[in-house]
Amino acid sequence: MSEKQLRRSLAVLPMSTVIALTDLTARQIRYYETQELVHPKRNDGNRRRYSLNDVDRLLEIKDGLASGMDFATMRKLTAKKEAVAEKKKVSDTHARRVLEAEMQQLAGMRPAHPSLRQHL
Amino acid sequence: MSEKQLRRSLAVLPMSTVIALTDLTARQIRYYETQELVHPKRNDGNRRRYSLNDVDRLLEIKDGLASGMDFATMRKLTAKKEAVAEKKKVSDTHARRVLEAEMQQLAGMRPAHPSLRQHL
DNA sequence: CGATTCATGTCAGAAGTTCTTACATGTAAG
DNA sequence: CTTACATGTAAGAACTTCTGACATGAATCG
Repeated sequence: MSEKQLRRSLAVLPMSTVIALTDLTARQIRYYETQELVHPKRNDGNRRRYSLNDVDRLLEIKDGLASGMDFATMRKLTAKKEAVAEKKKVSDTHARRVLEAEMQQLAGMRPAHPSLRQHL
Repeated sequence: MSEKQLRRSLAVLPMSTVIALTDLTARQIRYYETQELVHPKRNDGNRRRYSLNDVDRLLEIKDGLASGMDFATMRKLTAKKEAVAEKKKVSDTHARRVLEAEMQQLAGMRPAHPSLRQHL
């Protein structure tokens, strides 16, 4: 996984932030989860934590609903997207190895850690 | 400001996430704020919200402390970095205008929105 | 040495946020 | 009209964060 993709898939955002970024209500966001359209992580205290990818998906859901699509259809679209992403991931093995080697170098070159900038 | 910079400067992360990303304690993070080394935003309920840039800075502070630097010195370094960023920002007026238009779109101003993917 | 400063730990009480569950409701479909 | 869907709302519990205060080990200073 590229650093960029890693950054986008980190589950770091609380509900309130997601509400602010999507203009959806908490009720809607949780309902879409029961419909298997998003899968936020949980922290130790059982609070949901969303990634930027999740926010993205929520915006797509919002669009889909606005244009009359139903949840079953969107579930399929989402599944397809994830399949494509998975394929890409597999075919990216080489690039990933190179990148991971570079990251290890960065992590090991200094006694203290490199700035997050290079990774997130 | 590029979209990337915008993404990095969005104040979206709660304290618990910052603790997880930096391995600092809440006490340390708040103390560095009293030392004017980070300036998180606040949400409506007065809770701190950090950006990725803030997380970055906190990691730099951690490095600095580990290598014996004092807060006064780090404040100066930070100030210099911000000055450089500001200069860049000013020269980026056009890109900024375009981006701000996109942000307004994201904020829900219009009927059809682009995926967040393109912006964050 | 004793006093002071620094960076951090810890605790307490208040306030904000999120969780789950349950019931309510408007609209579209049958 | 009845059902299903998508969302609103409320309540109580639990989690998280806030500020302020006091404690402490290490370093520095007089």
